[in-house]
Amino acid sequence: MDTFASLITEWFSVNKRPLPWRDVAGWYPVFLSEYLLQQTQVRQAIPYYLNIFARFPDISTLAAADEADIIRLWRGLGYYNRARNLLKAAQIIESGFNGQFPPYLKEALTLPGIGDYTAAAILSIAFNQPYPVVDGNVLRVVMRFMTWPEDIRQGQTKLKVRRFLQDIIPVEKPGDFNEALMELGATVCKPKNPSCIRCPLSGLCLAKKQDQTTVIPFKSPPPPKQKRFQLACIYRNSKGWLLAQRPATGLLPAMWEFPLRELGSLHELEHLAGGQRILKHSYSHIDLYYSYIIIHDPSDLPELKNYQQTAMLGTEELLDKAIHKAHLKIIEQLDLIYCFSAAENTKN
DNA sequence: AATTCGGGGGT
DNA sequence: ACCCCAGAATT
Repeated sequence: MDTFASLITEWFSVNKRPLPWRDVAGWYPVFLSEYLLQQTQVRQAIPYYLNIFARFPDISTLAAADEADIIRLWRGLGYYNRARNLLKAAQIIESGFNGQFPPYLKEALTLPGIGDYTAAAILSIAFNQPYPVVDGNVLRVVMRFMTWPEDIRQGQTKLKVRRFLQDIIPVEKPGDFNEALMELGATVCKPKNPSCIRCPLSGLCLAKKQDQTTVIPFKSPPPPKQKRFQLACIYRNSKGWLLAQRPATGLLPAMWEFPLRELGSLHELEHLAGGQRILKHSYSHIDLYYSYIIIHDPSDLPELKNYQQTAMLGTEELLDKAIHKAHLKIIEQLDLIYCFSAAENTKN
């Protein structure tokens, strides 16, 4: 009979995208991919997955990795604590769980970087256990299907969706059910302009029937973004470029950058930048406006005390460091650009 | 419950 | 510009 579960799993069996971590043996590909996929679209995660999997093809090699190597492979993807937690979890699995992922929800949730979603994803996909996943895609599909008006920013709403799915997730193929729901949300039941014509649920979907797909799911507006203004100070001598490593906690933990001077306003930034172009970089909660100047005396830099360490780096060493995106944009504008584009392999 | 964690892509 | 993304950890 045509139930919610049978409709989407049958749809999935036909429309399943081939992905590098799909239909391969063992839990390790699922484990690795789920860290990469947190708040990250499939298309963006794929090249990172291929690079990391090629370098660390199993849990043992990953557990033995240097953190700096993981971070470098992660460079440009964002949310860098995912990479540190991935390594920590791999070490715990290797040493505390005999190299096997713990096939129980309670134990899985103790691993760093694994929360409700990731635990359910790994246990259902790789271990065939009936835990429903509730990510942004699933939330959207179910809220529309039921025409539920609740705010999806509220934690209660996620709980309500999980309870709904817990009762209908098939015990035979819980992983396919979960993947089907997410894939439907990503490719058909999109946030804007959903392709209801291609949707296996369109006959039963209440938001479709009531023409509510533009207003459901409802999401309350986020808090306004903070604006910040920064000037990067670039110093170069015969030994190389002056770079600094950020603190291990907070924004962009332990990432490298040109020493930064924090400013108070866009006006001040435009004044000090001296005609140099103003760049913009947006984070989840910050809009950053910044530029850079060339300095000739590094003793003018009291802000160096804000960093873990500093180093004079030749061009090759510079490109080997985990430099975050805002300053990669600066490097593109310097005469490093030729060497940089040759070494940068993560974009396309 | 709210805030803090990136960066790319769609509209 | 604004929104979203196979969310987790911290406060």
